[in-house]
Amino acid sequence: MPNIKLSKSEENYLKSIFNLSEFGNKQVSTNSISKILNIEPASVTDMLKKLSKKNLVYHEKYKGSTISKSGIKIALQIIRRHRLWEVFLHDKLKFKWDEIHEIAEELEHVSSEELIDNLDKYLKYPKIDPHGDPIPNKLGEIDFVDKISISDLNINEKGIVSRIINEDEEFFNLLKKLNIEIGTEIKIVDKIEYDQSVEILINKKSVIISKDISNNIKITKI
Amino acid sequence: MPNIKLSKSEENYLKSIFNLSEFGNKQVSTNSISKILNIEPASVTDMLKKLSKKNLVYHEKYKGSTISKSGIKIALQIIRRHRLWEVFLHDKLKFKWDEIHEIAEELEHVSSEELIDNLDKYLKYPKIDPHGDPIPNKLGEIDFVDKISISDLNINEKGIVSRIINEDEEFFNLLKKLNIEIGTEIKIVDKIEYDQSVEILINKKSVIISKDISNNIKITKI
DNA sequence: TAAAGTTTTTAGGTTTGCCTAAATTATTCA
DNA sequence: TGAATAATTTAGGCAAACCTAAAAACTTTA
Ligand SMILES: [Mn+2]
Ligand SMILES: [Mn+2]
Ligand SMILES: [Mn+2]
Ligand SMILES: [Mn+2]
Repeated sequence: MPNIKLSKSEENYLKSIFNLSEFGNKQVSTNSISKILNIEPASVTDMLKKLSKKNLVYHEKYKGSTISKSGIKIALQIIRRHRLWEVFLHDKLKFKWDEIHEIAEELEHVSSEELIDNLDKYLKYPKIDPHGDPIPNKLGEIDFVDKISISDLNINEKGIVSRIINEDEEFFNLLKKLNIEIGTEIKIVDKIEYDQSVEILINKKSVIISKDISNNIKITKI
Repeated sequence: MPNIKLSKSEENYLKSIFNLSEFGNKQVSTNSISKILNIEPASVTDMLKKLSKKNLVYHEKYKGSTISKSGIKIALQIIRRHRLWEVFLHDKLKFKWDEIHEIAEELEHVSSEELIDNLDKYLKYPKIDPHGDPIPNKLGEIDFVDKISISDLNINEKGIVSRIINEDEEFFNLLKKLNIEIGTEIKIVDKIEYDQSVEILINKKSVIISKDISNNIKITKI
């Protein structure tokens, strides 16, 4: 199977399907892809057929889609490119950690293997990107450290923010407002049963964050 | 006039039209654009109409096209991006000078002004790219040093290769075969009246190069 | 200066990637 | 379990950026 050049669209679909599939293990619904990519479900169906014909996903009508082995391989390549560019933008070009995702979203589609390998070498083979996400190596192997979320800590326990899952702009804005970034120390003050929101202490200020928010912030326990 | 985002195609057309126009001074024929971009003349006409409607070129039916002030401004921006990326690829990622053009052709279309300005700063505001071409600054100003060509030297005069105009792969291959690169010292042995080809000495070996080849190699007299 | 040749445009298609509206299938829940 | 609701697909369209073939306009040349 010679490496057929994929379009930017196809690459974005594959990456999203992979991300939704939890490392290729889960079936992915048409609607979930639609929501993530902001593309109407009807169009997603079109593309699923196309990717299906290329054996990058398996698509069962009205059921859902699974990403294939070769689909995963390609998705990991794109993720590798994205995260390496993020490291470059952050470490070398001195962009803030919340400004890099959008630009990397474009750079990731420049597909020269040599380019990425030289970039990797130049950056000294980084293992994680500025959001704490692991970077796949040339072979697609990835350090799969499943960090715990804020909500996994108990009251009075402390942690260091080590990974931000959601990279949408609104989420970044929220984190900024909360004074949360990679490296920030937090302490659990209270866990609210009712809706599983959590009261946490950041720089001596206490705030309550929803379950959804806390799930998107991974930490290292200290 | 707010900066409207142009497509990759539109950007490539503008850059080519600008390059053919000799800094916006000459009218450009539909056929010449067609040849450079490898796109059929009929399609070129389509795009010329489109760019015309956006006031980036003036298109006179059956006559030719002229690039507008704002067209030039955009073209210079794209050229700036292209050449800065070439510097990055060559100086930082250690690509050979004949491997960078193609990759820069992709990178130049990632349009974030901040990205380019930060890259410029990171590279310490380089004035020329690895082929000896001047790099426009943020404002589109460009050091316009019109170097002399090999054919401008007289017999027995010497020069240092300082700029390669043609960046096609075949031309690079030819230069490699001739052992010519930026910095190579050459000496004129003879100038052939018949077809204006030139006999030159490179590393003690003498070769005859055609007028077309010598025109594409700019030098600094020594 | 008119015929021949060249350049450019027009007309009519195609592919990609998207959309809306309507039809179909699956799921929920009363 | 059957009716309402939700998810998904099909059908039909559209814009961008190409193409080929044919027509029209310019240029050369005899
Ligand atoms: Mn990112
Ligand atoms: Mn992307
Ligand atoms: Mn170049
Ligand atoms: Mn280009």
